Formats: sequence, structure tokens, C-alpha cells
Amino acid sequence: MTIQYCTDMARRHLTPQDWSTAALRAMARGGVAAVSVNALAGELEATRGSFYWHFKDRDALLTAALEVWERDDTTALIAALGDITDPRQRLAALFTIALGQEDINGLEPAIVAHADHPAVAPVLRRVTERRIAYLTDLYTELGLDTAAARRQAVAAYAAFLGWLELRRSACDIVPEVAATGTIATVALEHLIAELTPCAMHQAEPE
Amino acid sequence: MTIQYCTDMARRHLTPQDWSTAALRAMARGGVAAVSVNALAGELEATRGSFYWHFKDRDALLTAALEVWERDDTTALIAALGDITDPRQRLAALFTIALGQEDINGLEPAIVAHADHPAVAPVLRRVTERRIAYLTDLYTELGLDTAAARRQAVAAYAAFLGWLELRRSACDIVPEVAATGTIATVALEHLIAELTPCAMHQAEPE
DNA sequence: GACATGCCGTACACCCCTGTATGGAATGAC
DNA sequence: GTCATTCCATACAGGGGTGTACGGCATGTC
Repeated sequence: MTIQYCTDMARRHLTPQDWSTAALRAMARGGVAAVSVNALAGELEATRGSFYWHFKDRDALLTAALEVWERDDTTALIAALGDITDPRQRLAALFTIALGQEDINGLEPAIVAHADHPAVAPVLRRVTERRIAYLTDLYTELGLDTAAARRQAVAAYAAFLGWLELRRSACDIVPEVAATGTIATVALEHLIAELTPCAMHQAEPE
Repeated sequence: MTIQYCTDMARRHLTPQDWSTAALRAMARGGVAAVSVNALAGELEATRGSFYWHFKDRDALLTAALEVWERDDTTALIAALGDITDPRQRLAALFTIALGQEDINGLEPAIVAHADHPAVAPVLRRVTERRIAYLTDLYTELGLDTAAARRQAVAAYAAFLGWLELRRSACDIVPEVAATGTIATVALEHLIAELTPCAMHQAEPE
């Protein structure tokens, strides 16, 4: 019985990035417990021997994957908005990008659901602090005082999280949450227009 | 070596309700995977023999626990609001109760995170439909037309879910999300006053 | 062409969880 | 007191996941 190794084509080597993104996909589906080396190896058409070459542990994969999430969905996103000068356009672009290019559906709810996990807690804390601080600065730039900007940032971020959660749990029941095109308009209506009317007009000359 | 059975006091028998609530607590901490018969037996100071007397399967426990969640946090909650005639007071009481008496912290995010699980999907679908339908009716009673009421219901429910998620993930970073006293005021400001200003005044005579 | 090294497949031991079978303690009926 | 029933503890087999040891196939170097 001959074992066939690479029948299809030149099998390219797996990178730690491949394992990390596969781990994030698995986490979005079934939580932290779904990130099993066995399942990921099957999905990547490899074996666990490949995994333990790139990573020391399963915990090392978890932290690496969550750092990828932190880098892509928070650090890089904020950095991409740096060149937009108008704060209103920056706010609009922020939620448009965050809601529009959601790469892995259900990842954020899965991460938040395991907030107590030792591999999740520090990254989630950094991400939440960074995002709320950025939103607070943005609302301050829009003319709100410190307390009001903070409140708006918390409310907007909660609405954002709930929007993602609703998209994950009931994209068939609530179809308006699924279409990428309407997300921009609906989200901007609810997050910008409606979450800031009480203090917006005295800051807006128009 | 004598085995001591009931040293402390008359050990009352465990009910399926005990197992269900313990399952919900475990699910809130570590997701569906944390609902293990072993762990729950240790928490309840019993053995798996007791469990398999009350339940056929682990899946039977999951569905029973989720039905308890559906009954307590949706059916009973809506039923408790039936005697409030004023829709504005009913809306205020709804979010006050839903946000105030959150019995198990982090349960809703955990359930939503496993929306694809076969034991979760049907219950979550029923709960989401029921809640959004109730909110839609409530906003309709408040004077909104069908489309607007539906949009407000979806937005308010998303904000509610995100508020719970933020409370779970960052109650230390965002302290305003934890205090039960301020929840009522903040939630009512953001959910009633701010989510319905565009169409509220023409329905409100005052 | 010998040799080192990067990358991966395989096999083994170990642990945790599930489900079932079986026995035993406690309680009430009579 | 006997007996049946309820409820629970214990023991066992089976499966799946982890981590490690080891062996093998490549590719590049000299």
C-alpha cells in the first residue's frame, strides 16, 4: 500500500498565519473550544505534526490568532483612517469599514462570549479600551465635551457590538442587518444621526 | 474507610431545574462546551449518576436549559408587562427589567455566539423573533408606521444586545455599564429618547 | 553526492468527557 | 417487616483531543 503525499499539485508550506486565520474562523463558529488542532489540521489538509512545528502550544495558537484579530480589526483599521481629516467623514468611514468588511462572521460575539478566558481577556481588554478611546476622541473632535463624548462613544460601541451580534444570530429574521449595501446607510442613520442629536446641533453651525 | 454521605444536613434531591440553571451558568462562563456533565456534577456536589436519572442526554439538558432561558427571559418578561397600559411606560419597564435583573451575566452573548449549534438555533430564533415582534408592536403603539417601527425595534434590540455584550466584556473599563442604578437612566436616554426622536414628536401631543 | 536543515506525517501515551450498567441507600405503602 | 420505588454513587468501555517522540521527504549547500 503506497501512501500518496502530494498528488494534486505542489503543496505550499503552511504559515503560522494560515493556522491563525483558521483558528479565528473556527472560533467564530464554535467558540474557543472549537479551536482544536485536530479540526484545524483537517481543514487545512495537514496533520498535527505541521502544527506543532509552527506553534508550541494550543494556547500559543490562541494568543497568536487573537493578536492577528487585534492587529487587523483595530490597529490597522484605526491606522487606515488616519488620513481622513474631517471627523464626520472619519466616523462614517469607521463604521462603514467595520461593518462592511467583516471578514469572519460572528468572530466578535465569539470573542466577547469568552471574555474570561485567560488567552482572550488581555487582548479583549486592549481592543475595547483602544476602540472606546478612539471613539471618545472622535466625538470630542465633533464638539462634545468630555463626559458627553464618553457617553456617546460607549453607546455607539454598544450599538455596533449589538449590530454584529444580531447579524450573527438572526441574519435571516432581520434581513436588513445582512445586506452590505444597506449597512452603511442604516448604521450611519442610527449611529451618527440618532446617537448624537441632543448635543450635536450646538456644535454644528449648519 | 467509611464514606460519609450527608454530613452537613438533609441533602435535598436535585431537580431538573437545578441542572438547567447550573447549565446556564456554565454556558455563560465558557459557552456550550463548558456545559459538561462532569463539571456540573462537581458544582452541584453530585455525580453523573444523578444527572442521567433526570436527563436522557447532554443534549436534553442543553435544550431544557435553553427553554428555561426562553421562558424566564422572554415569555415571562413579556407576560409581566401585559398589565401596563401606557406603551411608553411599558417600553421603559421592559428595558429596565431586561437590563436590571440580568440573572446570569454573559448568558445572552454566550447563546448568540453559538447560534449555529443545533440545540441553540431553534430557541434563539424563536426568542429573537418574539422580542423583535414585541418591540415592533410597541413602537407601532407609540405612533410609528410599520416600516419605522420595525427599524426602531431592530435598532433598539441591537443596542440592547450590545449593551449586554459590553457589560460582559468590559464592565471594569466601562463602569457605567455595570451599575444597576444608572442602567435605567442611561438605557432609557439612549433607547427611548435618542432612538425615536425623528418620528416621536409628531406622535406626541406634548 | 554527502550532509544539514526545514517542514511534515505517524505512532504512542495520557487525560477528559460521554453514556450505560449495576448496585445501594432512603422513603413510603401495606 | 417486606417490598417497591425513587434517587444517586460507582465502575466500565468508548471516543476524541493534546503533547511528544521519531521517522521521512524535501530543498539547498559545498
